[in-house]
Amino acid sequence: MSSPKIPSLGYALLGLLQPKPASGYDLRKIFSSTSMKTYSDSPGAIYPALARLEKQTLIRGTVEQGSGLRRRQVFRLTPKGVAELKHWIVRPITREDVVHSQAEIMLRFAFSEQVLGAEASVALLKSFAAALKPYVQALHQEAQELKSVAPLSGRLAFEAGLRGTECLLQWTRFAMAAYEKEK
Amino acid sequence: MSSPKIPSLGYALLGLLQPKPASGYDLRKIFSSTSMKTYSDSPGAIYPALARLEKQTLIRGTVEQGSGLRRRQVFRLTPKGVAELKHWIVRPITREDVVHSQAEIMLRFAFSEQVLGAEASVALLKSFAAALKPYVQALHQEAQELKSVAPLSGRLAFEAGLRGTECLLQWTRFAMAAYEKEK
DNA sequence: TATGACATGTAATCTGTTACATGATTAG
DNA sequence: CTAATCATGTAACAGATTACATGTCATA
Repeated sequence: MSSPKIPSLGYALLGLLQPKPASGYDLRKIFSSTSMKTYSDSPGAIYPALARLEKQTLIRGTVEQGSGLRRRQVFRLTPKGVAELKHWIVRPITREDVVHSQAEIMLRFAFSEQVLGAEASVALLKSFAAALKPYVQALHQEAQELKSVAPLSGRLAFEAGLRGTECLLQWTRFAMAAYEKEK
Repeated sequence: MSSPKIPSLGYALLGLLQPKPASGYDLRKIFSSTSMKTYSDSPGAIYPALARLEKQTLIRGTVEQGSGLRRRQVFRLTPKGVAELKHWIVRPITREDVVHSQAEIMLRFAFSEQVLGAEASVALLKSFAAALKPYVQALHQEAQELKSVAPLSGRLAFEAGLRGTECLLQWTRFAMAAYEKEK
C-alpha cells in the first residue's frame, strides 16, 4: 500500500511507456524534441527516475542485445505500473491541484484517453471544470480587494493569472464539445 | 562577480523586502495568505533562503528586541541586494524564459514598477511580447504536425498550452494599453 | 495554568541540475 | 582515422518538503 509518492516526472515516464516500451534514451529524446520540454531531458534526472520506478516494480527493464548491438535497456510497464498510472489519472481534481500543479493535471488528461478511454477523459474535464469555477470566483474577489492597494504592475500580474485561469475554464468547455462531436 | 545563481524564491524574497523590511514570519504569511501561494510558505524553505541571501550580503537581518519583545529578526535589502534585484528585472526575456519559467517572468513584472518605475514595466512587456510572438507561431506549427498522430486528449492538452500562451500575448497588449491610459 | 498563536530554526530525505565518464557504432 | 551520435550512467551539489524542536507571549 501507499507507495512512496511519485513525482511528476515519474508519471510522465509511466504514461509514455504505457503504449510502447522504450529505453531511457528514447524517453530523453521525447522530452527534448517534443512539446514536453517542460520536463527535464537530462540523464541525471531520467535514469535515476527509471531506477526508482523499477525498484517499486512499476516498470521492468530488459537488456536488448540481439547480435552485437550495443547495450540498450528497454522498459515496459508492469501490471502494477498500469494500475498506478490509472489510479493517478482518475483521482478527482482538487483546489490544491489547480493552484499548485496545473501542469500535472494537463499531463493526466493528455494520457487519459490512451490509458482509460474517452469517458475517463470527459470525466476528468468535468472534474477540472468543477474545481476551476469556484477558483475563478475567488480570484475575482481577490482582484477586487487588490484594486486600491498594489501598484499597477502588481495588479496586472494578478490579472494575467486570472485571465489564464479563465482561459483554462473556457478550454474545458471547448474540449468537452470536441468529445461530444466525436461521438 | 557572478554570484551563485539565485532561485526564484530568493528573488521573491528580495522583491518583497524592497519596499518594506520584514521578518521571516511576515514573509511566510504573505506567501500563505495572498495570491503568491505558488511559493512555499514552509519554514524549511524560507529561513534557509534568507540565510543564503544574507551570506551573499544581498540582505541584512537585525534582531529587534525593544523592551522584552520576543526575538524577531527583521531583514532589509542592502544596496547590493537592490542592484541584484534591478539587474534580474531588466534582463531581456528569452525563449528559454517563456518555455521554462513563465511564473518568474510574471514575478519580475509584478515588482518592476515599484523597483524601477513604469517605463521599466512597459519595456518588460515589450520584451515579453517580442518573445511570445514567435513562440506562438512555433506552437501553431507543432499543432499542425500533431494533428494526425496523437489521441484527441493529447491534442487537446497541447491546445490548452497554445491557448494559454495566446492568452498571455493578448494580456501583454492589454497591460501596455493600461500603461498608455495612465499617462 | 493550559492552550494557542507568534517566531525561529534544524535534520532527514528526496529530487533535480550540472558536469563528468565510459564505451560502442556510424558517417565523412 | 576521427568526429559525431548513440546509449548509459555516476558524483557532487543545491534546493525543497516534511517533520520535528524550541521557546515566547497573550488570553481564557
